Amino acid sequence: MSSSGPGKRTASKEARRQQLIQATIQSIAKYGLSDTTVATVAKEAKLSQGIVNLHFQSKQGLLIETLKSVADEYKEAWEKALAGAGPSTAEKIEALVNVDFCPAVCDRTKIAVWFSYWSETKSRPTYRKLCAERDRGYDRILNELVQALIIEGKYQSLDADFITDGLSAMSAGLWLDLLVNPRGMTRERARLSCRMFLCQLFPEHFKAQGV
Amino acid sequence: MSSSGPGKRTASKEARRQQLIQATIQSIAKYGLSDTTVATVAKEAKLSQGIVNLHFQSKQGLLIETLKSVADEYKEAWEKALAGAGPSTAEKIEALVNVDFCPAVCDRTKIAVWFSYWSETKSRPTYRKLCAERDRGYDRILNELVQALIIEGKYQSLDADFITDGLSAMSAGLWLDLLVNPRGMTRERARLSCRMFLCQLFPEHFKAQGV
DNA sequence: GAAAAATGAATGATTGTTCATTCATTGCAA
DNA sequence: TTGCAATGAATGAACAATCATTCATTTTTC
Repeated sequence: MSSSGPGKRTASKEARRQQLIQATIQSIAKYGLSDTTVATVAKEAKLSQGIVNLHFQSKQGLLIETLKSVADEYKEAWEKALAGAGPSTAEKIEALVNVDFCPAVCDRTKIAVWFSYWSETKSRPTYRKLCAERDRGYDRILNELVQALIIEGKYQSLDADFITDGLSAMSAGLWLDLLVNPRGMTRERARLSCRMFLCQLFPEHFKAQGV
Repeated sequence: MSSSGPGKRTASKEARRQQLIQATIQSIAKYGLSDTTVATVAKEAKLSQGIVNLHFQSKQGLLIETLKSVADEYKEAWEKALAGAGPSTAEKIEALVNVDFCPAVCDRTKIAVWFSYWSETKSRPTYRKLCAERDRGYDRILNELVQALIIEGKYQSLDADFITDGLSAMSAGLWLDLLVNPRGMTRERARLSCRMFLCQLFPEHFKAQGV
């Protein structure tokens, strides 16, 4: 057996990096980004202090890789969902929206990470760039699908841009609700709020209480 | 002339506190919450280091008072807007939604502050409490108004809770867009996204492109 | 045994807090 | 009004604590 497995003393380089990134996510969720130190990360990973600088050059490097990791995971999730969705435009839109509320993506720990980085985009252009990349592809595809559905369904009075902005904003806002007020909001309630929006917009293509 | 004015060496206690809170808001917007130190706040306020501990017992005390200040300002804004709104239920709803996109409230500096604190609610119960109080009143009133409009307008198929959740989530999400992607989103576009939502929900009460 | 990985104590820089001192203002006395 | 304490706001250097980073040493793998 080669060098791998988290139990082993010496894991592969990539496995250690992943372990540290996961520990960083946990630390940010537990203590907040302000109070996340290399010590809290190392403790979370049950490793020594120096290891952060060994695998990433600096703490900042680790933080950036952590954001990349969460963003990549999100991108993979919606690309996969889109590929697995039914052939109709409406089904694709629904699949895309549902990803935001599936357990793998819509996890309070990860949401805490998203908002931590979003809150610092104004002062850290690197974060802004990485976060913007996340939305670029998603928003473009969602916009195209909405536009297509407007034409297909002859919903002439609708504006695709406003709908796209409103829909992805609603997703983000519901995430915030799940983060700040977890007792008052659930993934399923959040998903249904978005669905209701779609029902109102496209009554011919989205029926209440559908899957 | 008594003791006041920010230029004076000795300002009133309350004026100094307010000056430091404003400096904190600026610092959070400029450097992020992680990189906001008592030094950056003092520099922003053009005062000495020690003054933070003089007027607030600690840095943490200043941060809490800053959140309170922004939250109070927000509350006053929507209470005032509601009081000044027309008598109809629809007008009140619109007034409430418009507050979120008026220049005084929907300012990128203040939005950065909101998201900084939101991102740490999971680790700091005090922030969570203060942020929850912000929403308590607003959401309750919005929910009551939506419920009333559903009855008034005989929109029997609509669910007031989902609509309230979705609408305030959309506002928060559009704020995020304004923060992360200021070139791609404007206050006016954001406001119109929310309005379009209302037009779809309550076509008899909200017409496209209304004030 | 050599190379690589991991450790954890040491280091230096940063940051929050304290405190002796400075300075502007106010009230009082002449 | 003028001069003089008394008050307390503000300062900024000093201090103590925290934190990111380094590195000599140990441990593991091949």
